Amino acid sequence: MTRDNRLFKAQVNRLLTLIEDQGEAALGSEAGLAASLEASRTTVRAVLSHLHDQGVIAWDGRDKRLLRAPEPGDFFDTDQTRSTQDLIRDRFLEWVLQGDVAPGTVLNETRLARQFDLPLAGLREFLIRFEPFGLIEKQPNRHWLLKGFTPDFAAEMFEVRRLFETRALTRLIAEPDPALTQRLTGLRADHLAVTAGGRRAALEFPALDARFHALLCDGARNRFVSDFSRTISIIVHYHYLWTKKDEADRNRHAAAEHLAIIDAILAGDAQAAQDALARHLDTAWHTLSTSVDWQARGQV
Amino acid sequence: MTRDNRLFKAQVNRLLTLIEDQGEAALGSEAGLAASLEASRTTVRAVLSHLHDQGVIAWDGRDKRLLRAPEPGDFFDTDQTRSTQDLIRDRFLEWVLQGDVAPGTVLNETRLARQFDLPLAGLREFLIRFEPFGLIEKQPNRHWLLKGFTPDFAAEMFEVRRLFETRALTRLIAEPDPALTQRLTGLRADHLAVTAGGRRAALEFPALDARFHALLCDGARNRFVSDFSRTISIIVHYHYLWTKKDEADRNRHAAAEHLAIIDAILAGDAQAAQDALARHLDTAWHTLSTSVDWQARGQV
DNA sequence: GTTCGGTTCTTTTTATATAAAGAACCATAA
DNA sequence: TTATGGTTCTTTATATAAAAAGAACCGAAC
Repeated sequence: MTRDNRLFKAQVNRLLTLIEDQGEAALGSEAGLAASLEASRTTVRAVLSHLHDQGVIAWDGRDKRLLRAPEPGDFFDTDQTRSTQDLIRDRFLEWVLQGDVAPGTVLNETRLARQFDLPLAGLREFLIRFEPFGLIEKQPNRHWLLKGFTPDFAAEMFEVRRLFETRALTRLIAEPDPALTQRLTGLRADHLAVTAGGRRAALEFPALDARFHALLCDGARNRFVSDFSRTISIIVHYHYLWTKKDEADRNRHAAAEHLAIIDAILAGDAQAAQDALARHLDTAWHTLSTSVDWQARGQV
Repeated sequence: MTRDNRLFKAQVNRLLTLIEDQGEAALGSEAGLAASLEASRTTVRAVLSHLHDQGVIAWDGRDKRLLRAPEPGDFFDTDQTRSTQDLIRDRFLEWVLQGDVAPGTVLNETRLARQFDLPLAGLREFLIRFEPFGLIEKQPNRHWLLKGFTPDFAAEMFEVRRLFETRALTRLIAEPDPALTQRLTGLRADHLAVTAGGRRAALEFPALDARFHALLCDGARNRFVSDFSRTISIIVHYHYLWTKKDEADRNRHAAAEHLAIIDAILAGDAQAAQDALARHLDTAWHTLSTSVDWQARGQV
């Protein structure tokens, strides 16, 4: 096979879920299904044909009927339905950020593709897209080089974060946006749940952290700021893999700092919000830099 | 042929130039040539072999002799020696930023590659690398979309520029770097030449402008800031293609503003430098935004 | 006359093959 | 013993082919 049908498999799963939820009502027109599944009619028809062959539905032109309820065996495995780019990003970042790979390592495209068992072309695409993040560098006609998550890199990344988030906060308060305020209210509730909850709740913090900073950056209403926030959230997300020490405590503390910022924003108090943000960024930087120092020592 | 030998051709030209400059002295050991030409020995040997076949040199093992002076016909055409990425960038940006292409246009990879007469794989690489600049967007499984240089895009880009350059200037003055100061002194002299010179000198300003802002951003000593400056300089550079109106006057004025900033930096006067920078960015934004408005009107 | 589905055509994604460029090995000359 | 060059092997860059996914056309059903 020259191209894998991940989208097809993903849509099979989505349609089966729709059927589980709504029964036969899920089987509308082909165009309608294409719209709700967010794929082309061609793919939808392939899905319908597949489910027909599997005996889940009867399909003859406009006539679509449900023959039996979907069974677990009808679904494709999650690994087969995620996009290649997603899979590559996950496997690559996990591989790099776990810290087994020393800075200066030469990356061989073919070998990496084999190692991750993912298409070479997709891997190249990922590497190219990932290069501006600064972790890797392409040597034309030669190879890719892993530059590593050095203390300098972390410091520079964080400096930009501080610049962007400070600016975003200013605008968020000066020119409030109803949609953002609503998102912020929802986020506030989720934060309260984490600070009030026990150890388990505190461990859900990383996702919340990413959402908080993304929202803050969106406040700048600037695509470059939002894009950067996505970059940094990837790095920070994988960074959480390293430092499990005092994790629950640290997360509860950070959640409290987030809440202080959120409350100040909702109250429209610019000064208090900026102060709270500055405090939070100091804490976050401290957490990150101590971990990076440890990381750098481990690698040298 | 499955891969073009641009590097080989480029090195043929480089070696011929070396021979023109230094005569037979240019023909050192293979390893030495590889070092000075910045390519592998394999490529150097291919070059030597080629020049041997062309009768320019005699080559037998360690024995290398110059037979005749290089002639214009020995050189390869410049278009054949530039890297594909360079060529693609130039042709694509020229095509897009000339303004013939309306925002919302669907970009077809194959057609573009044919249109530019450049490899498809290289074009894809360029598009992927160029996407974060915000001008184009990939619709997975579908196509690329040209989003266009809209007023919003320009405004957001400029906001980040202001943020970064202000920050860079602060650091440049607070923690002076001898290397940067030296570059700044050289730049000052070049600016003086432009402001003193006539129309012709003023037209050399774009390159100077790029150098000035790149130096300023380097002052932040932050790879993200420096990278962004490269992005913006590409956009601004091609932007100069549009607005020829009052060009010489405008350039002289901008050069004078640069000089005010440079002098304030060299004097270590942070406040004056920031004020001058703010003024210059206002001017630059005014120039850019009026041109973008014109551009947007022309496209709607 | 609008919606729907059968069909065909186009475009992206991926695998494979091949030439260019790089890297390393090793014998030989200085 | 070291620098140099002949040789071989590896890896990247590109072309080509084929399958998946998208887009469009058009007649039939409502």
